[in-house]
Amino acid sequence: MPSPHREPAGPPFRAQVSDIDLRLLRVFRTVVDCRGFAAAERELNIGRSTISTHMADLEGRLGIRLCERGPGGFAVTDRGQKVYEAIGRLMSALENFRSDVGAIHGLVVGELTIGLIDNTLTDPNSPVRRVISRVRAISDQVHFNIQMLSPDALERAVADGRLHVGIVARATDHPALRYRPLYRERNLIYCGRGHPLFDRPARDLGLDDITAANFVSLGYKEAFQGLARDLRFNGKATSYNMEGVAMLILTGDYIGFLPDHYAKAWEARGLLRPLLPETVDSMVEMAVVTRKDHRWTLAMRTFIDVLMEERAIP
Amino acid sequence: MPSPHREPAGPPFRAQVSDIDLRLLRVFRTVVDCRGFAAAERELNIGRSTISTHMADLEGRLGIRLCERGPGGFAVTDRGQKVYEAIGRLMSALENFRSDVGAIHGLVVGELTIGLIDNTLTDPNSPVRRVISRVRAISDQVHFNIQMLSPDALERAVADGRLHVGIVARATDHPALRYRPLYRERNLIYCGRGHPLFDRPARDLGLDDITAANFVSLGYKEAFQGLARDLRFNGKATSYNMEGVAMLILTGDYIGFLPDHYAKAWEARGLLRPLLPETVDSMVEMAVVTRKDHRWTLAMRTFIDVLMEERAIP
DNA sequence: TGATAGAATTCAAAACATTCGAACTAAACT
DNA sequence: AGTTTAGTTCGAATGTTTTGAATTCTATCA
Repeated sequence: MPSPHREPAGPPFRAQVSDIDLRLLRVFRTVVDCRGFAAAERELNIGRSTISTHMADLEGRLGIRLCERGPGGFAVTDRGQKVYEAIGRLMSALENFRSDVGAIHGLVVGELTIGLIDNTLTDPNSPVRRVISRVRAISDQVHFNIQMLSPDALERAVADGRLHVGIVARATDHPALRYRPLYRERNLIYCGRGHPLFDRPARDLGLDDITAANFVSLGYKEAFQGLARDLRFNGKATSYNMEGVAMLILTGDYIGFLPDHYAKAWEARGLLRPLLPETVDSMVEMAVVTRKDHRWTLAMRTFIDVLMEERAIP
Repeated sequence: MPSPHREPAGPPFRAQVSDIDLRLLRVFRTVVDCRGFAAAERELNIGRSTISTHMADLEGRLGIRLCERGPGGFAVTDRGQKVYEAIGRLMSALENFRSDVGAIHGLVVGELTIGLIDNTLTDPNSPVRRVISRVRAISDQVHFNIQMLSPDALERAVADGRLHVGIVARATDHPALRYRPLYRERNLIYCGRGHPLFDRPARDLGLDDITAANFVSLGYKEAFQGLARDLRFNGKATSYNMEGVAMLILTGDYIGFLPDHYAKAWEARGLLRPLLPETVDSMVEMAVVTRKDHRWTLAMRTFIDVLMEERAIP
């Protein structure tokens, strides 16, 4: 097990970062990603002793113990975690440089990091897949990096430059970010087979039945519009991911909102049923989010241009 | 004057930017700032031949002629100018990294996950809220994550590392955990309005009345001390959460132990009454629980240090 | 028209660094 | 106690930078 940690000795912080070889940072990043030297050795194609030297070197330069390691296991220290995150930002700046140089050549190249909230990729209304294809057709030198994140993590990542673009359900606006409407996702209230309301004929269903039933809400993404916003649900459960909401609904004990494209598969198998779909459908507005400053790479500009052409709402 | 320029030969743009040494970029920047190699030589403290090699290397890697130079004078090409600007942005990202690292240096950072058993946060004797404030005053970079758990879940979570610290009513000791007394919670026997004993004058109340009445006990947290431990109650109901105990007592059918801080609100409204508070008060010892091994983060160490200073009992 | 000075390049040798593998240490699991 | 796993240390081998001396190139002056 990692032993009690001490910061490396020596002059505490002479970190001339410009002198820090990026290799050291890359080594540390890989070590963290691989959770240890052994796996990183294969990933980086260098000997373990080299990794050891590099880690010691980096820790010495930064004056920070980055990870605890030994026969007992591997653990990143909390400071090491912060350094890891800072390295992520730096690497993304480096990718942007690469992209800048590509743009000087007149080429759309480099990395394009896109963040999505989960279960939006299956939505046929989402233009994202189409746009990716079109950008690839313009240049196959763009390396797409898709990440699934929670809405707040996503906005933070766009704001601090770790993501180029995000697609979110628009809720509260972050001041440094620009939101552009993209498409709407239809959310309906579903109940699962076995729920008292499941077999009730539509004409015998009222809003009262819905507000009276146990309701499970998604922890974030409460950007409902229209009638849904005004109803007072009988909230009895919360889940921070959509799978969790779906699961609770499928038990037959709860009702709750789900995107219709997501529920469709279960609906077809007779496991879910939308309640009052004409009355309480809630359209959630999905938006592209970018930084307000205009330090865009060419790849990013191209992506946004195509996205704006393909968007479903103005 | 600059002669007609040609791009360096070779594969046009294989720029693996991550492999580009930052030194090359810094040399180019200085050369541009100094408008020539001669002045840059003094600025950089390296030989002119080195600068020459580096420039050739960088141009080769980027596939871009960056500047025209020679006996006729020095001039940055317009592409070189763009690269120069891109380098400026990259260097500023590097500065950010440097300052990130500086900020991490000497700071208490990271996440601190604390587990509590329910209805302890309102206890004025509990130093936890005060300690959180004090730790926040030391560093606002600590992200607190508070969870409410049942005692056994809490001990398991601390033992397997999901929680950093737990605050529990001390009962049975888990072998891998260390318990340190923190404060005492006063538990009294309450009965609700409508109960036969509710209106009985204090002088007509005896221990017999209490052991004869229907008693609701809390499923866990049976760490009563003093007289309470020895009394044989007439247990007729059990609840695994405190709300449940309170509810049963409030019906007027049961009596049972409740922490006084918790019962106070109902007591003030005339809905609960403590029975023989001088005789059967039971002090439950609350303790901090941590892992015995010393895999502590700095945030955790700080939290525990402050907690030990603020604790009510030694 | 050539001599000259200034500016950059080339090249082999010296200085420096990185990398590797073998031997070593230390914790955890038989 | 013995084995396995994980990382560290160290000297030797291998690479890469840096250097200064020699060389090239071109604009300007006599």
